[in-house]
Amino acid sequence: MTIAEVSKKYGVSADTLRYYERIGLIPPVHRTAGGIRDYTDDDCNWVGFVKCMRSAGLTIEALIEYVTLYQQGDETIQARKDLLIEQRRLLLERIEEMQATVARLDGKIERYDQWNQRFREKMQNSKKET
Amino acid sequence: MTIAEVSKKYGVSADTLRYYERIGLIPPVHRTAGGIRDYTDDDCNWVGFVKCMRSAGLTIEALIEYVTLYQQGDETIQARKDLLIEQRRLLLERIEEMQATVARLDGKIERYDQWNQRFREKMQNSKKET
DNA sequence: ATACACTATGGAGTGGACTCCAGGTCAAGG
DNA sequence: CCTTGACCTGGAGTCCACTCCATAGTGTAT
Repeated sequence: MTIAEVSKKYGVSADTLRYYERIGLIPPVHRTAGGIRDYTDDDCNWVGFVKCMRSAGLTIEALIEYVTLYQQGDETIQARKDLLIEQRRLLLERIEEMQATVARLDGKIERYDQWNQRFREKMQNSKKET
Repeated sequence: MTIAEVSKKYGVSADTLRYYERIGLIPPVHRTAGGIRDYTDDDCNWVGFVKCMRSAGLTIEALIEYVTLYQQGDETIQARKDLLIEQRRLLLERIEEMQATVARLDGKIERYDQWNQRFREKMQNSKKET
């Protein structure tokens, strides 16, 4: 797959794909003899993985470390697993925080409802008066 | 309350508090005759609100709009409520996305478990062989 | 009254994560 | 071949959300 196709498939710009590869966020992508990127299925999966993780909020730093470990081979399987477990924990933490924020918003929205209610009653009364 | 106290209370630097006020992320804070900020309870609540919303990921843009509407008075109650409802929706969307990512991580972690399992068995076998 | 810690302002600087660009290379159609 | 469009690299530019700084004013304890 060309970079344009991968870009379209995952909704990530070609510039960003090259940038991700340059900083080591994905392993080096397969190339044609001419030096043009030719993404294999594996390369694509890395892109999909990184896109998913990034949009969930994992730091680039953590992902680079994961890729680095991956490239060091089987010795690092435990370390990679630990890394994923830690990131999962952080993710759950953030989800909880966000749920608390939703609850806070719910409270505020409800108070606006009540306020609107009273506002409407007031309007109703002033209509009667006229 | 002085800016230092508010900073400590909410874990937001004094610089950031001044920055938030300057860009209109919180309404203007009460001042002493000498021009020094003297946060009222209301001012503090704004800080707490903004801190909570920001760390949940609401954009500064949306929050500025909320504050702007707030400062325009009762006419904007409905608009403010709508804004909060929309932000709540976005938040839930992002929570779902993150939960999907957690699930994906779970899958990967599980596969690492199995891999480790096999690795250990292999070690066991080679121990027998020696 | 003076020392000293704290605060004010406007503006410059920083770090993260892209995004754009110039100048050159590659490859498929005519 | 040659044109044309997609792709290459290294590096500069941008945007966001702070963060830091120089200079100056405030306020309280001695």
